[in-house]
Amino acid sequence: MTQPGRYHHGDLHAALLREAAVLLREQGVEGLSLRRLAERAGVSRTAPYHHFTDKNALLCALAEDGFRRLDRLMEEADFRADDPEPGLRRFVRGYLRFACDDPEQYELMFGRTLWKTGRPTESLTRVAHGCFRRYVDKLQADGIGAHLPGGTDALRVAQASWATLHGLCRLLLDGI
Amino acid sequence: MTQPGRYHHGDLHAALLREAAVLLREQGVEGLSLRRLAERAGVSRTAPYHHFTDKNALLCALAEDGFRRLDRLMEEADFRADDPEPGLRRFVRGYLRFACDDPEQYELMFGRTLWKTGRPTESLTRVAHGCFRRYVDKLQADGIGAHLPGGTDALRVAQASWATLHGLCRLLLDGI
DNA sequence: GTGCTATGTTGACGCTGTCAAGATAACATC
DNA sequence: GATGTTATCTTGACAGCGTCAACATAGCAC
Repeated sequence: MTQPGRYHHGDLHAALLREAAVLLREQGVEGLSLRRLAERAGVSRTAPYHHFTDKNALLCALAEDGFRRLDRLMEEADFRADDPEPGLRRFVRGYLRFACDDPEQYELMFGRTLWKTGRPTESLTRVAHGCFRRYVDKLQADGIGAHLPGGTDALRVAQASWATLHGLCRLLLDGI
Repeated sequence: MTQPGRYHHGDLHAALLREAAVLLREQGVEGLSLRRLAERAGVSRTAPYHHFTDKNALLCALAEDGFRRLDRLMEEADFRADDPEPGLRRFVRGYLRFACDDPEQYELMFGRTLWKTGRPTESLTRVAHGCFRRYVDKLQADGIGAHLPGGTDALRVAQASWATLHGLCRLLLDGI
């Protein structure tokens, strides 16, 4: 891809994302600078701006990748109506593994940086919401409701359970 | 305090913390720079370094204040053995109010910035751990255990309940 | 008064994100 | 193949940041 003499990189977009993921994992958001990224890709400081409008945009893309992976994890989970517990167990374990495997990405996905301070890309919000929706649907379709007190809304169950899981992850990851 | 003609500020330490709290609330950690802080206090860029070794140290002090306030909130809570529910309700509501009142401070207190990327001050860790310990003690002393299945450890209850509360806050505050 | 210490100052360095203007390659069209 | 358009990459520049070093001033103890 990156032949040394070439003026055009070949696939800088992908290379940037790849390198960014590595840098994010190793050093966190703080250590992730566009300049360093460009340098690692063997390209000048401002080249990334032809592929991402902004640093914020790049971070959004990174988070988006994370949500896609999480979505795949969601897809694999199945909470069977007859006996949801093993499926749930697997899912929770998978979620925790996902979060602990790359804490910095998890932080990026759910942290304040993107959702409040920066502005999330439309694409990112779409993927993230889709991910949550899939979770809710999953719970509903697989008939979790049958195992809970009558009238319990699937949405509520999803919110509460995700919040718990999320809180656990945060406390764990942030080391408190 | 800050007379215009004076070479010495008078109480820069406190002034910095005060101004920092304002800036944090309004703009988040991203918008909080030592230089701007100094400027607002009517003092040169490097003056703050005589009161805080580091930007990290200042942030730690800020978070510490937060934990002290939270600790006071903890102190006021009482989960009476005979009927813990209203006390718990009040506490949860208080906690949520605390978090929502100043999301950026909450983020700082529990976020990754200080506990992982940066290094927490010894003083900060002491206060934070004290805060959590008080919560555990409170639960135990007020005999929450009596209302739960036998053999349930107060520590576990504290961990789980705090995680849930925390997760809820994060999802709420980060707007997901 | 003398000297020590706390506090505040200017200057400088390297890092950052980002814009503007110009250079080069790729590709489509004639 | 020549031409023009577009995508990509370049250098130069700017303001902002955290932080260090060196120096200036004030306050306080003796």
